[in-house]
Order: sequence, then C-alpha cells, then structure tokens
Amino acid sequence: MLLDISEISPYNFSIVEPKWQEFWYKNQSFKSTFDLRKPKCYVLEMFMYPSGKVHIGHVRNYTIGDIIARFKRACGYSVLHPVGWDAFGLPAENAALKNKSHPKEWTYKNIGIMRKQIKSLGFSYDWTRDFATCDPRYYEFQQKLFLAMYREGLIYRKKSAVNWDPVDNCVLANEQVVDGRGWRSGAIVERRMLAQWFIKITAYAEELLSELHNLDDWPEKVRIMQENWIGKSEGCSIKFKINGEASITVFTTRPETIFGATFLAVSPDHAIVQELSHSDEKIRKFIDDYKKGSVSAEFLEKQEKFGLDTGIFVDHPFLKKKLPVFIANFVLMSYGTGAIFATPAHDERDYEFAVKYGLPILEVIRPDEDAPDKRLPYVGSGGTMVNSDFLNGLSIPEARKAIIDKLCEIGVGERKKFYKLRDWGVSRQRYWGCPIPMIHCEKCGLVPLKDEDLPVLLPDDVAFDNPGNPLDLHATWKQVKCPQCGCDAVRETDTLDTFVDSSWYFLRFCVNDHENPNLLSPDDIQQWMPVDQYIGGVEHAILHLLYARFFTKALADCGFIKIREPFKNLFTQGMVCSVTYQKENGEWLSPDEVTRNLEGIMEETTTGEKVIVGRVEKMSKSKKNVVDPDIIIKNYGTDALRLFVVSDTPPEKDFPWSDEGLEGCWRFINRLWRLFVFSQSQGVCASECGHDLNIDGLKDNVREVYKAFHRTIKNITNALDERGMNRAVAHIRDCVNSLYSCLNDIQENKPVFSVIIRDLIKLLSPMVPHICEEAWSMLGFENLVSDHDWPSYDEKYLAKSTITLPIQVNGKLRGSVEVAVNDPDHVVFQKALAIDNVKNIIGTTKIKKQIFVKGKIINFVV
RNA sequence: GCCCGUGUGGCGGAAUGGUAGACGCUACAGACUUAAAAUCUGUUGUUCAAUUGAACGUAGGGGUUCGAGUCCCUUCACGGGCACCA
Repeated sequence: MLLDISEISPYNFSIVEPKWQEFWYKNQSFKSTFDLRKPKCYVLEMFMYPSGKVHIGHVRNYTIGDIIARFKRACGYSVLHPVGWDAFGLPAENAALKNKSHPKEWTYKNIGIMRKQIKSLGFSYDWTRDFATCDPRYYEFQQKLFLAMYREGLIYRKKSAVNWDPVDNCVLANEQVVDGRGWRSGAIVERRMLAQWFIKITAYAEELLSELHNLDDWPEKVRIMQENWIGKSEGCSIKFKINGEASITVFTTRPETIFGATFLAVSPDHAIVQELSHSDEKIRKFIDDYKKGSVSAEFLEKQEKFGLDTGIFVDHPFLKKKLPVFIANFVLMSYGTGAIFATPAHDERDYEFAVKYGLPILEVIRPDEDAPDKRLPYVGSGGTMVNSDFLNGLSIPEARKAIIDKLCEIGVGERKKFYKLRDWGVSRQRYWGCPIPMIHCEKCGLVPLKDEDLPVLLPDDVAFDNPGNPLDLHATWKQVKCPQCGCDAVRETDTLDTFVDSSWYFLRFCVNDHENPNLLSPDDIQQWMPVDQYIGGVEHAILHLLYARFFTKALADCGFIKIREPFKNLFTQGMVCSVTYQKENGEWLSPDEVTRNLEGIMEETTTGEKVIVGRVEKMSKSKKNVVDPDIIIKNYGTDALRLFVVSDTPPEKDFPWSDEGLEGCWRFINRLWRLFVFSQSQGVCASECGHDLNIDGLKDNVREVYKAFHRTIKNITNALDERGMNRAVAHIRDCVNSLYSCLNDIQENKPVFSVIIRDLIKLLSPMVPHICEEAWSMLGFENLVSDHDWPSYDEKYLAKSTITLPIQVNGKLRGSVEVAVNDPDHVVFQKALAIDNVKNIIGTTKIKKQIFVKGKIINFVV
C-alpha cells in the first residue's frame, strides 16, 4: 500500500523539539571532555548580557556558533562549546532604581528566563560550565588577577580628565554625554581631573599591533580598525630651549618642516601652562574657559580653535630666531608630549591657527609641477625642500632622514614612536560591578589586599535612592583595617568596568569548575586555548576584542597562562534588520499595526492613516520592528527559525527579516518530514544500509541521484568549512528537490536511498538538529545523530562521464554539446562545429584560433 | 577630511577568469479539491521574434584577455570605522 505523500500530517515540532532538548540536557550530550586522540576545537559565541529577553540577533549569533560546533563535533573534533553570562553592569542598577528591586535579584532572574529561552533553541552547549560574571566565584578570581597585574606594574592610579556629571555625582563615559549634557540628569557635563584606576594597555601597544599581522583568520576589517585605533606614528621628539635653560619637548612626524616652524603650541594641560597660571591671570581665565568644555569627542569636534600667547619664546635649533609659544586648545595633552611646533604652510590646523592670530606662514616645500593642488597649506607627500638651509633641494623622505640624523647628532632630537591608544580607565563609581581589591590608608597610601583576604564581596544591603555610588554611601562596608599598619583605612569604592569581566571569561570556560577548583588551571587552559572560532558582532571590533587580546598577554606575563593571543579565528556576523513603518507624524508602528489596503498602500489598521514604509533597519524596540523569538518558536518551531537565520543571507552580512522567508523555511522542514515519513513507508531504514551498493546496476536516474548526492556532501562540507551556511542550505534544498523527483524509485532501491537518507540527516543535523534526531530514531538508527561522524564522499562519484560543453564563437555563447569526458579533441570539435548556430555564424570565415579548455568550454575565434 | 567595505532580476542572494542569475522569497499557471488552504508540478532578468532564436544585461566609463560579475585604472552611489593624533 503506497502512502500518499500529500496525506502525511505536518511535523509536530511542539512535541518533538522539547523532547530532544530535554534528552540532550539530561544526558549532558554535549559535555566537553578533552580527548588527546582528537584535534580540539573551541567554539565560542560572545556571551550574553542578561537583559531579560533573547532577541533575534542572539538567535543568529548562537545559531551560527552552534552549526560550527555541531559540524566540528561530527568531523571528529573534541569540541568545547560553553555558555555563560556577562552579568555585571549599569542596566541592573537602573532597573533596581525603577522597580525597587535589587540588581542581584534582577540579574539572576533574567539569567533564569534567558537560560530557558536559550535551551528552547536547542544549542549544543556544555551546560556544566555555565556561570555568570557576578558569581562571587568568578569575580573573586578577577580580583586575584587584578592584584597580580598590580604587582606586575600594569595597574596604576592617576588623575585624568573625565566627563563629570555634577548632578548625579559620577563620571560618565563619552558615549553617555549627549550634546554636552549628561544623558540622565541633563546637566552640563564638566571636564574634571579625577583620580582613576588605569590598566596599562599601552605597555602592549607594539605587541597588540604587530601580532595583528599573524591573525590571518580575522576579518581584515577588524584588523584595520584595531590598527587605526592603536594608531602608531613614527617621528621624532625635538627639544626647544627657553632662554638656554628650561625647554619644551615636542613630538613631530614631519621634522623636515622645521625650517617652516613659526611658533610652538602647547596643550592647556601642559605642565608649563599650569606653572604659568599661578602668576598670570589671563592664562588662569583661559584654562577655566577651556575646562568648561567636555572631553567628549563630539563636543570637541564643534569647537573652534582658540589660543593664547604665553609671552614665552623658544630658540629655533638651527636658526638664530625666536619662536613664540602659544597655548592652543587643539593640542592634546594625551598624545605625544602635549606640545608641537607649528608649520602653518604645511599643516591644516597650524594654518588655521596662524591665520586667526596673524602669525607668519613660511613655505618650505615646493610642490611638484603636476601636483593637483599647490595652494597653502600644502600637505602633499611630493615636492622639494626650499628655504630650509641644508635640506634645500631634497625630497621629503630624504629631508626627513637628514634632519633626524642631524637632530640626533646635535643632541636635541630623538627618534620616537607614539600611539593613539590610551591606557584603559577601569574605575566606575557604580555598585553592580567587581569591587577593586585596594585599600586607601592615610599612612601607607595605596595598599593592595593580600590574596588570602579575598574575596571582597559586594554587600547586599545597599540603597539606590541617593545619587552617587551606593558602595561609597554604605555605612560600614568600606571601613577596614590597613593590611600593612593595622590602622583604620577605607576600601576603594569604585568597581571595575564590565569590560574587565569579559576580558578573560573565555579562559574560565576552559576549566570545569565542578571538576577543577583552580579557575585558571594551566593544563585545562593549555588544552583548549586558543578559541578556534569566536563569533560575535562587529560592534566589539575594537573595545572588547582589544581588551581581551591585551588581557591574554598580560596574564601570560603574570605567569597564569602560556598563550598570548586568545582568538585564532574571528567571525563577525551581521545585524538582523527589518522593515520599519512610520506614520506621517513620525510615530513608529509595528508590522502587526499596519495592513495593505485594496490599492496596495500600507495604512494603520485601526485608523486607516497612511503609513510610510521605511528603510530596512536594525531591529530595535524604539522603531517597533523587533521580532520575538519566543513567538516564532511557538508558531514555527526552533528548527524553522534556526534554518531561516542562516539561509539566504551570508552570515557576515546584515540579515533582512521577512515573515515570508520564515514561512519558506517552515515549508522546507515539513517537506523534509514528508520525505522521511514517505521513505520509511517505502522501506528505508537503518538495516538497509549495510548492503554493498552496486552503482553500475542501478537505473540511470537513481545512479545519477546517488552520484549527485556525493557532490552534495562535498558542496555542503566545503560550504560549512568556509562558514557559508547560506550556500550549505541551498545545496541541501537542491538535493531534497532531486530526491523528490525520484520518490517513485525508492521502494525498488531501498539500500541506496537508505544510505542517502541516513547521510542527508547527518548533513542537516547541524542546522536543524531536532527533526534530524527524530528522523534518525524513527528510521531505526542507533544513538544520536549528533554523535555520528560526518558523511564522506567518494571522489570517483564526483566525476561525470558526460558533460554539457558550452560552445562560444568570439567569446559569445552560441550553443552547447553533450560530450563524453574521454572523447578525443577532434571528435569534440567536430560535434561543436556541427551545431547549426555555430555553422551559421562561422560560415565560410576562417577560424583564426580555437580554444578548448577541457571540461569547461570551447571558443572559436574567427 | 582620512581609512575600509559594498554595488548582480521585483527581493535575499549563487557563480576556482569559462553557459550570469544556483537556492529561496514574491508573482503567475496547471494538477488534486464541491471549494479554499495545504501539497505536488511548471513558468518567472529585460526587449523583440513568439516554436528553434536574436539583441541587451552584474552602478557608469575605459583597459587587460580568445573569454571579465570576477583582474587593472577611473567616476558615481550607499554602508561602516576613525576624526583637532602633531
């Protein structure tokens, strides 16, 4: 009795999916054990902030990771695929303020909710390694790392310019300053010098930069971004004498322009300015005005250049000439030496400043004749030195070398490198973060805690109703005895930037807490590190990825670990986007608030008001174009969702959400299901797989399907190796389509189809694991498909015996011929020339040249 | 301003320098059905011819090549990063 494929009932994902999720979880199916006999593969997705809800972006990120993890596992790797929570941070405190809850409670509750959501997505995680950064076990160890880095001289405290919110009494990150005002209080942000904790990332600037070139498996884009961020420039420092005694040292990358220097400019934060301000009212006022400006980049951008003559003069090192020294707001204390010599003729900023204050402009580079723009300021790289004493007539590179040599020789200059990279300010005047294990003692100064006195636990009894840091306001928490002298002292009340928490979590995952109490057990780390595949959003290209690289190097130098680069292969996935709808008054509408009317125009369902269909933009709550994964899973199942987020669009590109596309994946899941059920009814099962296959005896179409299947295995394997999930899905669909075209032949060819179906399930399992496990057990296969090897293909089936050879005349396609692969050339040409179309076009013209690329193409040139 | 990336049907996208548009979505048609949905099977770059075919076609212009979406030069558009960095 034949089963009618159209009568197979739909795939019941709502029973099947939870069943397998439960099974995997209970049996710890994806627990990682290191196996020396296998190559290892550490697959990691950037861990999640427990905001309370998993969004589609997470789903895409983790699905990509899960596909890689499952694929690698099947390919015989011993895989580590962990999951955890980046749990400290400001939103928990904001929520606490709003809901009168405790950040801890809020955070762990959210983790609970999200853990459940993540489980419903069927990811192959090793749940035994799950942890949150706010677990005392985790942050205690972080304090230990902090102390080690402090001992190593990598951590210091220094006054630094910060954005200060005078209403909230706290420091704001640059991102939290909007139009010069605090984002929450609305108060005008001040620029303040404040004592802050810093980690000396600049000590690693050179290594962070040079090692980038070895990160071959990182996106070029990210490497360039980091390179620019580190921003190395090479040049030299030059000492300018004041009255033959004191001096000002400047840094320049254009020392060859020194004969065009007409003044010096120093930062308002420069030591010499501080000194002068004591005795000079005008300078004091200038500094006050300057300080009113924020340090935020956005604010600085709008600012005009302004300056003040100090009245001081310095000697030009080569000319009997004095240069005036100006204070200028565009000179940054944080870069170089905080002082420059200005050559207005060849620098845009110097030029603008010189024009404004009527300072001389002296040309020292004559542009080449063919230079596109010879106007001053001339900043081109070509030209000849003029008005420059012994440099006259030299090219710029020649002059640069000559002048540096000379400066070094006479002892006023030195070759120098400078970096844009700044030290990492990690102090946060917040409660919900890792406490800094330091003590302020009046007698002893800064005293680090001893390792054995750790952890410094966060107190639970804190209040959030006052502005400022709850730790600082706590009645007793900060009172402590100095570990050195035993006197009364106070704890540091700043907590660590949460980027610190995420700078070493990947190391922590290597160690199974339950099995090894040493959280950075060197053996475990040596086994698993580096992360073989790291996956996350490109928005972390600089901060997180740079901090994590730095931390790894620093911890290596502190003796904790041996590796120096954490992430071997980095993959940055695109954002999930969706169309936006907006009313004419600008109000955003969600997709279920709009309908297409009879004329095909979008309108608001309730009011009939006209709706503007906006751009496809990143999903965000404010634009109301978000999609809730829970609802999708409820209606279509996890497999359909997982399949959808990786089909059609390459994972590195932005993904345009579409309900129709999702429907398509749902249809495909059912199409698979019907294939499996129908095949089973035709006798396809595990026990049919044992037979030796005699390919030659098969009917032509079945043999072709079998051979094509080997190509499918190859194509999918290659696609997944290159992380082209969209291509893998396309090949799978193509393959399923061709299986559908020979459904009638299944019963007669049970062994062949059993093998095909078995391997098809394996090929599908990284993407849609639930339906695969179900089909696997339904067809009588043993264990889990997740435990089985990846199918292999046989090269001998890849070769085609006949091919369709395209025939071109003068590079234009004019037809094609079926030829056997082993046809001799003259036979192939004969066939090609016999095509009517080809004959007509060539006619009696002489063939000048014939190109035959075997197996590819023939081209006649006439 | 500087640096990087991208540009292919109505849409998402395929294509080691070798038949451009695989696969999917949308749309249309046929089969099944009393009917609809679902399913199965087709068609779907544009313009002519209307069967077989022809011309055009991978942002625009130029070049290399027997042959270019792919390599080189150039212009434009969009996206991203950095931005007083001396």
